[in-house]
Amino acid sequence: MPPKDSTSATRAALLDAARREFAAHGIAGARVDRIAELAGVNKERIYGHFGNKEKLFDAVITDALDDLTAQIALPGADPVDYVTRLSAYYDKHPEVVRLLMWEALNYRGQELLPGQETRVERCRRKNASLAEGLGQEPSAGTARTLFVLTGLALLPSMLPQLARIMVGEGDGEHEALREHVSAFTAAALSTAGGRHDSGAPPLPPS
Amino acid sequence: MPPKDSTSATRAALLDAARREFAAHGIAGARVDRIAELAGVNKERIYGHFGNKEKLFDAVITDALDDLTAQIALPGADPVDYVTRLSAYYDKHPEVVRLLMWEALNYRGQELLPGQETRVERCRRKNASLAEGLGQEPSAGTARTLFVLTGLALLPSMLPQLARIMVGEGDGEHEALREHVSAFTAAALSTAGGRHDSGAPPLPPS
DNA sequence: TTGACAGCCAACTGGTTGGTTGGCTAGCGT
DNA sequence: ACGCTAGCCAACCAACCAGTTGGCTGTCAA
Repeated sequence: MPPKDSTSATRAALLDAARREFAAHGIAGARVDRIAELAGVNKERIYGHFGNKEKLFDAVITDALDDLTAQIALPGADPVDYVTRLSAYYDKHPEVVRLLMWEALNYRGQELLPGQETRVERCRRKNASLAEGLGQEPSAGTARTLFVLTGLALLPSMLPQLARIMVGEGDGEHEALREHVSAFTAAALSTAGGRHDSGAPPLPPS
Repeated sequence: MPPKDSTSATRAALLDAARREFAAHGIAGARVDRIAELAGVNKERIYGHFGNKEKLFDAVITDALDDLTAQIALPGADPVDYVTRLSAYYDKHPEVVRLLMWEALNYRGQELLPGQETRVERCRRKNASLAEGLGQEPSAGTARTLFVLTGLALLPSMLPQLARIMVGEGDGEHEALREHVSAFTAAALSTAGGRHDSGAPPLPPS
């Protein structure tokens, strides 16, 4: 057989090419032939290594999420900084955001897929970390806050066109928007000691 | 020719079927044959009425956004209520959210497409309304706030799986999440008179 | 009455696509 | 030295799919 690291190199090349292709065109739009060509290997290798198109996509997602988890520390004591860091990561890796969107659109209404336990566990850990940072016990309320924080960090990279339409596209505008998101988060968390589970807090002057 | 309203009925049936199909599978994943069958008309009618698959998608989006604009009043004096209303609309029309996501993934990096002026104008109006509600002049800052508000309203419907993973899926949980988003918004806007353009406001207790 | 045309459809087309097959090659154990 | 096998590839295949064609029908204007 070829040198052992050759096969893992093939696999890595395929994963990399697949990441680009899937990020650009989604699962249905991605072309297996293009992925193989971009990776510089034969199409059949995809089936040898991953089974089929969809499993390749799963491998790409898992890969991307592992990297993200390794790079971004838990919310910890400073949730606002967490949003800032997350947001910066997404800004630097727009393909990851696109992959997550394609995936979100793909699996709908399904129950928790096997293999999602890793994600659930990660979220549990983040929730625990966030709760500790807020000086509370982990609860549905802190989990909801975690969801909002995660979503806020995603927004600018998820909806770049909407951002362009709404706030224009001068240079530095994207950065300014991300800062605005962080400031918005800070403002929300600084009210009522970070608790806002129900009951509408005071409204702004009308 | 057949009765005049028959052709418009055909067109409407196609638009409706296309909305479902596109929402479910996206542009690349949608099947023209399926749309025609679901609408109960011949496939060729799609080309007669709309030109091609992509133009049909554009028509679907335009249709959906017109409806949304007609149903949701401007932010006006109560931005938090605006988020609540928007969020409720998206909750009631999940296909619209999915259509917007497919569209966001489809057109990337492009300049403002012709025909987008309508959207720009609508955003301008919303921004003016929001600024008035906040007692400010319309500015990049208010536009950024508008972006965040719009995004916050979208989040629960955009990322239902993430919500499930993070906060579970008990009944009423989705509603609770939307309320949390509204409360979060209220908390943010009640700080510093709704202004948070730059410079981080005080952080929550660590 | 008639002819022209818009709306509609069944059947067709040819390029594309995910996935397979059979054979070749190079490294490993013996 | 040598056969066995994992990794790889060129060529192939059948299903699929967006878009087209040619003909039929009912309506309206003249």
